[in-house]
Amino acid sequence: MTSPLPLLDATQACCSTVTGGVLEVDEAERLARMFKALGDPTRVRLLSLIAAQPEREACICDLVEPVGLSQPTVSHHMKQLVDAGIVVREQRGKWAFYRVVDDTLVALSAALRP
Amino acid sequence: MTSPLPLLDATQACCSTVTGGVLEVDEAERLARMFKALGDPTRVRLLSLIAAQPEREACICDLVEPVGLSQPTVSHHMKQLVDAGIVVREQRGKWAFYRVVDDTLVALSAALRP
DNA sequence: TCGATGCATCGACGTTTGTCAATGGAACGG
DNA sequence: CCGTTCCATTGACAAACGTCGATGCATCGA
Repeated sequence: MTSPLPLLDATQACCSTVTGGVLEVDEAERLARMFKALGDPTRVRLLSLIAAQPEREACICDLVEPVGLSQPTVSHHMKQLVDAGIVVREQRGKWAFYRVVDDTLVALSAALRP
Repeated sequence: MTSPLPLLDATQACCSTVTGGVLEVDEAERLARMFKALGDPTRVRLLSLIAAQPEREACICDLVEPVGLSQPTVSHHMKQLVDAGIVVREQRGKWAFYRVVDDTLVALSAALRP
């Protein structure tokens, strides 16, 4: 079995903001898990690399050389991003393609707006 | 000596977005450091508690009981938030008051917008 | 001047994280 | 069917993190 459920789906990713009243513990945990996924420079860089790709998607092989880390490490980071719902993975033949989930970024962006 | 320089100031916190082209390593590190500060449920909760306070500011003594952790731990988390530029600290007599830096949240919010 | 109060720092601890080399497993090409 | 390619998983390890109790340092009130 792989990743658990995404932490965020379009049906509920709309409401609570960080500064808009005291957050419930559950909601704080949900937000923190996504921010934590963005809390590593390599992962931020990976996101920008994917988004900059011609079709806005990338396989691991596109990412290993630009970030300068080993292939297992890149795989590991991508899994973190998938688990946080920031990226989706699609297997196509030998390749695993990753794509940024814009809705998640929009929701996170909204949660930060004062 | 206390906290190093804030990671973000109004003069430069304007440009790069996560999905708007490949980020330089430095820029990725800067963003990641701020996201990491938001990557803990206690800190997210602390932020929302401060923002929900009457004057939108709080001292440690206002925060310890709501989050249910020890005073040193709360102090530790607040230092993380200060170092990330997400919160500012002001000493007034015996008390240390913390206030959310809206500009930082706005900048982070903008960095996430696709 | 002295006790009390609010907070930061220190030292310690168990856990989590980022990284790698080695290995395993699936899909393609000959 | 076999070698190759792409990727995930495993195991290991050092570093960073979250937490606490104990302690130190100001500041205030009596």
